[in-house]
Amino acid sequence: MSVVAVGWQAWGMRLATWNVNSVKARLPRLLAWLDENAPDVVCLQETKCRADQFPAAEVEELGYTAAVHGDGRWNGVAVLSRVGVDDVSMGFPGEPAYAGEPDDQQLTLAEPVPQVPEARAIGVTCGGVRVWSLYAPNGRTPDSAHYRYKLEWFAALREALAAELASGTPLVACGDYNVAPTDDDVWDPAVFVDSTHVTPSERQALADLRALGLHDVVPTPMKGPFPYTYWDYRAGAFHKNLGMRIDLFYASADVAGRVRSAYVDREARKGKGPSDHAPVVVDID
DNA sequence: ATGCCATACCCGGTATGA
Repeated sequence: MSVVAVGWQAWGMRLATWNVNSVKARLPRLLAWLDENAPDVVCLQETKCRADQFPAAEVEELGYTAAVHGDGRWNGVAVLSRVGVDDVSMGFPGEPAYAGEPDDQQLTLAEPVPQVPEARAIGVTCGGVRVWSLYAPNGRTPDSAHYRYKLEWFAALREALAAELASGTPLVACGDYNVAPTDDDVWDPAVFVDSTHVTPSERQALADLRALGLHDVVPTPMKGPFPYTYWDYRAGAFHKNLGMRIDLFYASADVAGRVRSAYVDREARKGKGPSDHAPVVVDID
């Protein structure tokens, strides 16, 4: 029996997105999570390794083919799939490269200026669904060159996804967007005054993506009223549920209309050696 | 309880994160 050939429309799919904060440091937990949750497709962010350092053989033993985009110690994205890996795109057309500017106080000589886009996006067709794993720039501070780069990156992403959606293919664009869509998506809006992740321009960038016909598949929180996906390692933030919803699952209308369930797997944030993000799991009929 | 920074790079200190 081949699930690969039949695809999602007949069998349904379990998809997930997870910022693992280093795939090498997280490998034991990642493998255990794959084994326990049996997703068909997993989007990973912050893999923090070159493609040749990615533990492809280890995930292969669990039945997954890895499509990997990595350039070193920062960033890095991947898609794991057991329902096919086709048409892999490393980055997207028009994706900007970050370059610090002379007036950027945070640019130092120790920080090389990359001439090529960072490893923040990979697109893969899995069982008939176009899947993007995304890691948006942080932005650092609203007055920095990095913030302007963040907004440029979102604008270019919008154009690239618009072109793909025009073909009519089922599409999901999920990952760490580094933007909290509403004030309900941060534990205390007062803490984020004059900070990135909540500014009107960042939220408008998300609205511009939704205007393409992408739907925000909001997961069910497994505890508490808010579906946070990230909690800082420091100060017992997870224990006190001081979190943010910044890992988003955007889906075209045909996919969003077939969502059976979506939830934050906060179990994966517990215990020894977790990522600071929890996976978002989405089941599609 | 879920528990109070972590990661890579390079080997003690820095850059980054949200």
